[in-house]
Amino acid sequence: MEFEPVDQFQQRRKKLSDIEALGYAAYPRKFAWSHTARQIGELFANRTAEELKAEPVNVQVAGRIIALRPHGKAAFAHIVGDGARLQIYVRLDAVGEEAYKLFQLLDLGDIIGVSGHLFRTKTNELTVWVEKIELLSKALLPLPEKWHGLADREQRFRRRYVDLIVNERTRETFLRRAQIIREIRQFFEARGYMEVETPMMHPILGGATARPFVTHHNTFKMDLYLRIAPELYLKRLVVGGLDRVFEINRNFRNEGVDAIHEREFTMLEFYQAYSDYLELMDLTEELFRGLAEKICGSMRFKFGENDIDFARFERLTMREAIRKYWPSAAGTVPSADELAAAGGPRALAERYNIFANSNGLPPIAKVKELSDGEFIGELFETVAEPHLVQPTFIYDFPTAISPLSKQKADDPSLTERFELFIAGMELANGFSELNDPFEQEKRFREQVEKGGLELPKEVDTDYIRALSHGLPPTAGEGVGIDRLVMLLTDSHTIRDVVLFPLLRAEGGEAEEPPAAEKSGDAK
RNA sequence: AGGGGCGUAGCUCAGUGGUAGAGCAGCGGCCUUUUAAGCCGAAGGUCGUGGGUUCGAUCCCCACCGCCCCUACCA
Repeated sequence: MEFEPVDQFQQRRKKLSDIEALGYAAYPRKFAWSHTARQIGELFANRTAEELKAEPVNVQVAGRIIALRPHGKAAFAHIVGDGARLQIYVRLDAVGEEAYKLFQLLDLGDIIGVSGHLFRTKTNELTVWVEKIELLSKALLPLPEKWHGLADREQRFRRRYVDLIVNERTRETFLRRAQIIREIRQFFEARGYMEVETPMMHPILGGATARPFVTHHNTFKMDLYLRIAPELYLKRLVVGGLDRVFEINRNFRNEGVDAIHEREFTMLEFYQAYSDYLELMDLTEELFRGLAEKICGSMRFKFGENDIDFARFERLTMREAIRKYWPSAAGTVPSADELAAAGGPRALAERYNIFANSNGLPPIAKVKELSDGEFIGELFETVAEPHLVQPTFIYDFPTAISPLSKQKADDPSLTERFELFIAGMELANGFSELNDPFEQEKRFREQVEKGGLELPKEVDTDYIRALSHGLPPTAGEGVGIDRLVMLLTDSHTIRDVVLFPLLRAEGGEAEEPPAAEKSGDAK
């Protein structure tokens, strides 16, 4: 098989056979290296030219050629290993005629191994004086342009391997992603949490409100959903006495795609027995501050135009947030009583819609028939959410949109639930878990009755059975890892923090699914 | 899904109703401390795909494919 550009592909293949004709293996099996390119740069950064002369340092190092400056009978090149550039200097009189012939058959992109000693050039750059050189793997395809790299977003996603070779920023982003996940594991393990893995294929939809992907098991002749949330399984584990559990894994939601939604996304979920949502907010602040310090080196960091500051996490009830961000042009700020009164939220939504219509803004809930609690949620999303740039916990969510959360002791229309917003994105969602099996069954039945593509079609009776064995008072939370990585790497689309984001098949065509309603406290 | 934008050499990009250009990469030559190496020379294109208008389309029009942005939906 050959790939574009075919002329260069063929030229390089010819060079590879010429190299074999010189007696070198085309694809040798290993290379005994003494240092990575990065290690050389770090270990000998302060070694002077004189010191290197007086006390020679021999190295064996491998890497990909990313720059080549031949000068006839000598040449400079840069190789990259472990993400670091290292200059090498190859001279005919140092490597001998055979090896120099090999060198002249090398191209940008080839992976080579060299051995020699370190020296400093006229410009004082730490450089390997090559004594031996070998080809480790031939690049049959050329790299993108050395100055601009690979800029086309589509190509960067489809051919992430090339993006990673030529765009340092890409490499850095995914290194940070790995570091973030590592830190999260340490954070929870240090606090006595156990990491678990629960099913990705679910016979019954649950734990969130979203349209699922459906798959099929042949032997059991059984349709299965790719999970939309691990929540119900994790709480079963707390019933089973695993008092502190966490899972970092993928969820799948069959919905649209935009800058902050990827169809297959990574979520941290954690649960702790004998705790409530207030403790979770404190714990979340601790987690996020620690991550910012470790990843960005500071509790303040840049996200686009904004300076995000983790020094303070604001806390507002959902009703307070609506009042705080109510647009002055939409009439007097609603009172706490208005927001709490039966029919109040609907009246406010109508009032807002008059304002929205006369200002060309999208109205709230044009066609949907909503409850007061749902109207509160809509009002919040419309009026307040876009303003939440600095970290803000919004808490005390309406029960109507929180089917898995425990009600407040003094007001059953509200639940002990919060979401954390930063840079206009929802980053986390946590609550005191509903552990009353009768109340839970009632809410499940209401969901099933309500119907809709995003809601469960049947009650998860085994989950109710699990609750009937006794779930301790428990607090649980989900954190969107992709969005967290976006935040801490100053990335503005989720596809920049997912190695292989979902793209349409080249030349393919998709069919159209129907639309759906929403509601729920999906973590 | 709706609205807007984009698609030209391997890469980054110019460009025009008379079938196309630069830089880098590649090819040939010169060059033993360069670093976006340099100098000389030659080459490289179904201008996303398919229709239409036109004497003639890469350019204008329509459809389709893909990507990006905005809006609507899950986090």
